[in-house]
Amino acid sequence: MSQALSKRRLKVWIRLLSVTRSAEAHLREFLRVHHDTTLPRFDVMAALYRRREPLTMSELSRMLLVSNGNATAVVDRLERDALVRRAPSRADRRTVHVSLTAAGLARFKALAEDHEREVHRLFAGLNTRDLDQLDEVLQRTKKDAP
Amino acid sequence: MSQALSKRRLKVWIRLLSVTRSAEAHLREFLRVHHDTTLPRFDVMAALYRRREPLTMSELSRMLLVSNGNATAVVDRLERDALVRRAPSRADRRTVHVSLTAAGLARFKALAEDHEREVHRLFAGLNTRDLDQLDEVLQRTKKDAP
DNA sequence: CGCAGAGATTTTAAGCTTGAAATGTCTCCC
DNA sequence: GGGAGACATTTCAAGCTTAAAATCTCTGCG
Repeated sequence: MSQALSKRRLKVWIRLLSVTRSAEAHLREFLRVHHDTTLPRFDVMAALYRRREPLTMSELSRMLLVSNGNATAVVDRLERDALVRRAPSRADRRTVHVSLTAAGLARFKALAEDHEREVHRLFAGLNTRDLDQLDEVLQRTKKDAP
Repeated sequence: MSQALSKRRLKVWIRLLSVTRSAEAHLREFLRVHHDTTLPRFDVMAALYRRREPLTMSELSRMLLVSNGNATAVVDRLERDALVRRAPSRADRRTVHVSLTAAGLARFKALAEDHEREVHRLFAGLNTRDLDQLDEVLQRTKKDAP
């Protein structure tokens, strides 16, 4: 009985993974073809955009669920392209404040709008009720996975 | 109205991504600590195990939703560790048959059992009804995303 | 004050991942 | 039979990702 439940959970996890990877692959391709950028770069810019305030590297990596070394690498490349800026903190010399440049902001706005439209299209099969259900179930997984 | 729906879909997509990434990170850590292996290696071995028949590189990359170059790299490393074997096809000299070695099979069995148990634990918050709902909704997304 | 331990960031080495180009093979049609 | 185009795989360069080690800074306690 619990053996069956365990198999069932495994199966649903595999499907969850598969759906997510397909959608990610689709969006990655979309960003590459239409905006010549990548998902990680988009994620960093989105995080910076949402706050409107500079973020530290630690905040960034915590928000994006990536390692701090990873955040460093992506921010390095965005900085090289002048889409993002690093500024030392006045209060704490250990930390650095990352923010979008004017160019980065402009670039992101167009990007975000298109991205949202594409997600809208990608999940066109889910109506409001489906979304509520999905959201509710997903939320529940979080409580037990610290 | 459709504007709100678009925002709602975006939000659920972000949550979907977040839940999946958390679970992936957890499982990656689990495999690393308890079995000194990685998720991509596990995925390849799992695909080979399920079929019990040798797979070609193309089949492998299609099943795992990764590029063919990627499959080559992971199989290279598994082969170097003697967990997997490449054999040229007799029928078609372009293709190669990949299969688990005896060592690979033994290794995988222990791995899979533990992995399933961990997934079981990870999604302990979801009962049968939740799983059915989730599965049903996820399945629906696939129909519209070719 | 001075220093121990905690925290923020970067560096490093290894592995993962991609898309595109290169190579070799097959199929099918003339 | 020969050649065009399709197909399977590998190679390549670049970027992503991680865990662990290194560096620098801060905080709090003795």
